[in-house]
Amino acid sequence: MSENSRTDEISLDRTDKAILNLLQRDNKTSQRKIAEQVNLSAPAVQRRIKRLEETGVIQANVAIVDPAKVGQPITLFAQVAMESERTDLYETARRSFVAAPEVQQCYYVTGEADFMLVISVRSMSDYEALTRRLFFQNNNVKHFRTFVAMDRVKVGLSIPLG
Amino acid sequence: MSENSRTDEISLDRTDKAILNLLQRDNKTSQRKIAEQVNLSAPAVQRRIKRLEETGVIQANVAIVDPAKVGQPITLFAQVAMESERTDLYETARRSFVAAPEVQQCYYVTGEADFMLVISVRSMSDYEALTRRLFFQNNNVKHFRTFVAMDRVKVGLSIPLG
DNA sequence: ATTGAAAATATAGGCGA
DNA sequence: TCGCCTATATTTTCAAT
Repeated sequence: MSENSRTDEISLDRTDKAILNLLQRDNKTSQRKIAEQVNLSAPAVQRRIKRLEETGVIQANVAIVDPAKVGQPITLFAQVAMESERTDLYETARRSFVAAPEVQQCYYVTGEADFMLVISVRSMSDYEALTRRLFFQNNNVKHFRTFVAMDRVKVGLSIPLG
Repeated sequence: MSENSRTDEISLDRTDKAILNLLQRDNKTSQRKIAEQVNLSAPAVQRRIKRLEETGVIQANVAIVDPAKVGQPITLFAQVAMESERTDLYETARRSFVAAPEVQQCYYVTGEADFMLVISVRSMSDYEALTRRLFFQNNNVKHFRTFVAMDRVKVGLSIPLG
């Protein structure tokens, strides 16, 4: 396999980490300003960012949308337990979760649950409709438990690098 | 209060939604290319993006870092139940969760738990240390339950806009 | 591997329709 | 509101150290 297989750790020096911390806050920061903050020239910063993107350390550059501002004020968690861990049944469920646009995040977990989902919807009736599609319609779902988020206290995907 | 108070919904037409869907995938897409895709001029696209940022529809522009590539391969959930819902005790806990850099996401939820946390760490022993700081050291934490993510099936903060 | 300058892109703002 | 045009800023490339 190549030298940067999908899961291998990339070594980062102090400067790389400083750059990543800045970009995780605001990736529109100009290379010139980043250069000032990390005591480097702009092209040097540019090369480092390019490397971070090519090696997959930076997975994506995205705009974060406020769900409440676009009419999707309800965030909730669904904890899903499956009947059987058979691979084909697991795959079917997994694919249905990935395909649902309301599902922002889906993790396969150990413990009392098998999947943990983070979901964003316009209304509780939309959520009910979604549970019918994803859970009740799948025989392999043993049970699920819902937690409604009353406050999105802290939301992000930042990885602290020190 | 002003015309764009913090939680009010902003009306978006079809074009705004198309732009947001593009930017949620890749906010480095140039205004020129966006303009082609939505059949508008680049300056028109620019004005719309500016409005979306000023009204807070676009909350932030960030780089997404792959946790495994930077040596933090472990993602987990902590479901936390509190003893008392007293405001001051809630605030203390809430602040400690927000302050912890390992805590990527923190939601205050209804149901059997009070808080749901998404956490990213280097190792299980780092997680153990974190639980001591956040949970065992806080008398108001009744109990907590951990779910280790074996697979980050789908991870993002995108809001589907149709 | 860094610098500094030049070329190519991209963004921001003014103006008339 | 848009599209066009122009000015500014930023990113990218390249020669030289």
